[in-house]
Amino acid sequence: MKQGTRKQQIVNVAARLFKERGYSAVTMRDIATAMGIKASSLYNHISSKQDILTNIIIFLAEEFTNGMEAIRVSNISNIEKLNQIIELHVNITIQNTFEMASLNNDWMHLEERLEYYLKLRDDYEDNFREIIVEGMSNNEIVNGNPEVMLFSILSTLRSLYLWIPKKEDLKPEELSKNLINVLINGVKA
Amino acid sequence: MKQGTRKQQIVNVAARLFKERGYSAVTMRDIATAMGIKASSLYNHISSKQDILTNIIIFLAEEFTNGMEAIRVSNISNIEKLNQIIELHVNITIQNTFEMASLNNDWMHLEERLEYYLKLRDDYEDNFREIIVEGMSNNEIVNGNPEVMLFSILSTLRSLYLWIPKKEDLKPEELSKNLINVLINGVKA
DNA sequence: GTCTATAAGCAGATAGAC
DNA sequence: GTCTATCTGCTTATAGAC
Repeated sequence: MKQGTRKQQIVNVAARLFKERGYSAVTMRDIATAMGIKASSLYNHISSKQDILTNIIIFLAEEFTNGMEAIRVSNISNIEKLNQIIELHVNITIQNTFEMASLNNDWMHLEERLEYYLKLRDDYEDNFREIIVEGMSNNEIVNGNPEVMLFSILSTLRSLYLWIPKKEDLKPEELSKNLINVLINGVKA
Repeated sequence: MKQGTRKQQIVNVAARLFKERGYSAVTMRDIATAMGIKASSLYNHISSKQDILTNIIIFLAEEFTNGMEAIRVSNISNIEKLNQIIELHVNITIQNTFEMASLNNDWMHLEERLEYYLKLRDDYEDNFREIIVEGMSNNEIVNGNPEVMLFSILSTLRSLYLWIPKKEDLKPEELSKNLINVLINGVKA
């Protein structure tokens, strides 16, 4: 699905516009104009505007699900699992900066696939929470409120798409390392 | 402006709908129906849909600006300033959960007031960054990348509106305390 | 693969009655 | 303060020609 097909070109262009203005504010004419064609021509490659959104969001949600599953079953410490989750978000976000905006802000406009998306998201958060709770009982992670930790780390990772385009000088490995430092170790001297 | 006037009622109802579906996907008819009146009746109290959005966003942006200014000029350590910024976000978000969604996701739909909003936001981030940099040179804050610290803390604080409604059992003071723990001290044991 | 033409409905907003 | 009626333009999507 991640080919250079005409459909994928349309999805890529749409994702860029969706990031700038949101799904609802972008029209089929906007997408067509950005591609240099007429709106009606889009329908030779996609079946509806909804079809575009579904492609963007479900692809990404499954990427995260697959990445989390690999981390979950691996035989490493829970702190190391947190590090790998951070790397997972950095890598996916760098490869899909525009698409991440739709995943974060336009998922509620999904129709047929809304429930499926919500299930993937819930499962992802459950797996994430489990790592934190296990790390806490292992004394790898400091005692505290696991919900606040989960929310705090995940909020930062989900917002990366807003920030990565502005810091193109920072290499992925460097960014992951810095994020791990801040999110895992805090900022206090 | 925060009175129980008809205009304020409209803005409040609109903010709730904007949080659920975003500014562009909510119609004047939606807002009117939620108030039990007809769309044309709204125009006796507001001049346009844009007028509603501007009211929501500029009010909040100025709340944050005023809060930051009070913290900036106060004679306390930089770590203590960070703590107070966290409390500022918790308090404003609890009082304006719906409105925070528009501030985060619909600011790009501002028209006349877009530049003004962007200036307030930039100044806010500059003040925040300055506290981190000063804290670092004072050895209150660990040496590291100040941009990553700023982005990481701010992302969490800006996402609070998504999370606070689900955790109504958690008191504001308790939430601030937990957030300070995680954001300032990290999660590692 | 793209076009023109067009359908059918919905958007924000105004005029004027009550 | 709310209503009905209405305007103008834009929305997603389809049919059929090239």
